[in-house]
Amino acid sequence: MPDDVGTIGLLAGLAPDIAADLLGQAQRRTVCADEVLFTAGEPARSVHVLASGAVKLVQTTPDGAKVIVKYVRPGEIFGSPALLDKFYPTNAIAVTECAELQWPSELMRTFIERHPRVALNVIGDLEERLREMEGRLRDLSKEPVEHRLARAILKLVGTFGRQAGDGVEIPFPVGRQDLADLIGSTLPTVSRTLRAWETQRQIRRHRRRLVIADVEAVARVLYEETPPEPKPRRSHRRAARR
Amino acid sequence: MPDDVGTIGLLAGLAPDIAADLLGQAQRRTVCADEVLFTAGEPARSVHVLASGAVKLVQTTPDGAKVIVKYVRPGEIFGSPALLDKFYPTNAIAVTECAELQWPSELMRTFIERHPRVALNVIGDLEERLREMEGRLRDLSKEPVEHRLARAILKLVGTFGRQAGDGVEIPFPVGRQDLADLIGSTLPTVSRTLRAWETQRQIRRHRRRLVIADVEAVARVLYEETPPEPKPRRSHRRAARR
DNA sequence: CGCCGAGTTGATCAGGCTCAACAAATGTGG
DNA sequence: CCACATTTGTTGAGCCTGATCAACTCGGCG
Repeated sequence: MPDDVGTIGLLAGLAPDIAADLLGQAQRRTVCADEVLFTAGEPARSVHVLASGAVKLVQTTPDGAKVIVKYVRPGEIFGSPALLDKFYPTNAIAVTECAELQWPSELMRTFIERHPRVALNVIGDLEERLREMEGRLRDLSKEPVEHRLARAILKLVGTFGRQAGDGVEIPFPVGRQDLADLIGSTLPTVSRTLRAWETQRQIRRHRRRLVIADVEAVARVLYEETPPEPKPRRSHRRAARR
Repeated sequence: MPDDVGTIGLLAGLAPDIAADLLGQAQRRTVCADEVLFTAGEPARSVHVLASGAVKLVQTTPDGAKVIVKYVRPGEIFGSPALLDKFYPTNAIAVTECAELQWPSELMRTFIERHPRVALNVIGDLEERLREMEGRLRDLSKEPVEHRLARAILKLVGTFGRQAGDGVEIPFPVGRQDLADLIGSTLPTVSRTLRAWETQRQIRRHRRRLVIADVEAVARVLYEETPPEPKPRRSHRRAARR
């Protein structure tokens, strides 16, 4: 499988030879779907960059509830706690066959010593993730399931979507339970909502994968007040307060 | 007001003279309670460290809903998007009179160039915030309001609590609405819960401030199954699924 | 062909949000 | 120092979203 790294965030702004040097020191590893890259609580010994495929970062609470913290896309950094010799805070699970690059934390630190730009790149990545989390926090407290689901799907489309015949395909299996864990809901609820969209031909399923036939229609869910409903009952959007 | 910075995370691990150098280049600014340090969307021109007091980072959605992303404590870094010449993602509002240090982004970057350790410190800080957000995300999707509230209060106690006569005091005003914005709930709900605890003498209010009389009792909320309820109905905790 | 995990769907129910009116606390000006 | 204005908190009633429980179906796979 070829690496389909668009741009590796970690290498941004480095002189080509420097970037090559850093790349040269990476350990490359390929794993197959569902394999675990690292587990929560384990000491973080290296910084990772996904080269191809997709990885999900999952937190599991002691009582068994799961939260999908993030889907990692090629080029992204993950496992950065290694830089500080901390522990991985989440489990990383491959959702497709994928390839990753690893740098032992010690090595990465000395490299940063010489090329601080790399540190800035890490900071940029973390900053972006923080923004993302802030957004999800907001959604989770103020948005109804339907919107959160639409947003989650749109995000997947934007990040991993591949043009596929009529529609955009998410190129790895995403189950109802996965979506539920992603938006903080439950399988039955997600199933119902998705089913509705399926019958409206906005989405479809093709061999375990999610296909979004009409991306705009899904996006529209976020804006419409309650048009698909014939009965004129009031909107239930959480209200503002000033 | 004296700076009550325990340890400035940004300076961790630096030689004393280097740390002094960096400190020397900071701009110091004091603001009074409720003053705005920066606003969301504004270009981030400097990296901030809180020297004393407390600051809240608040996101406001277009429809007026608010989310308190974080309470910043003395010594913490905030406004780090400046390093990448981004925009501030949140509003920063002083909740007490406070003092902050600022470094123009350009200056901070060149300093990092010379002392990459500073970048690692920033990374550490971001990493910690990311952990915090992950935790809140989990709570928000799986925990009932009562637990989230208890956790939020315990966190405030741990971060800002001051011993005060009988109990621990949060040394700045925290309204019901603030707590609601912090845990993703609403004022009436928070009020009810807090009222219950107040009558059980676990917490109290003293001139706009929150006083936790019995911290352990609040912590116990997180573990008890439903003991205050005489009727033996089953627990309603969100269940696991494997 | 029958098993198994994943998805569907119905019924039920409650946590907590909404609305709304009232009470308390804080602040202001006289 | 008191009366009023304003903000903040309290409390009740009703109702809706979405969780829970549970039974059934479907699609692959051995």
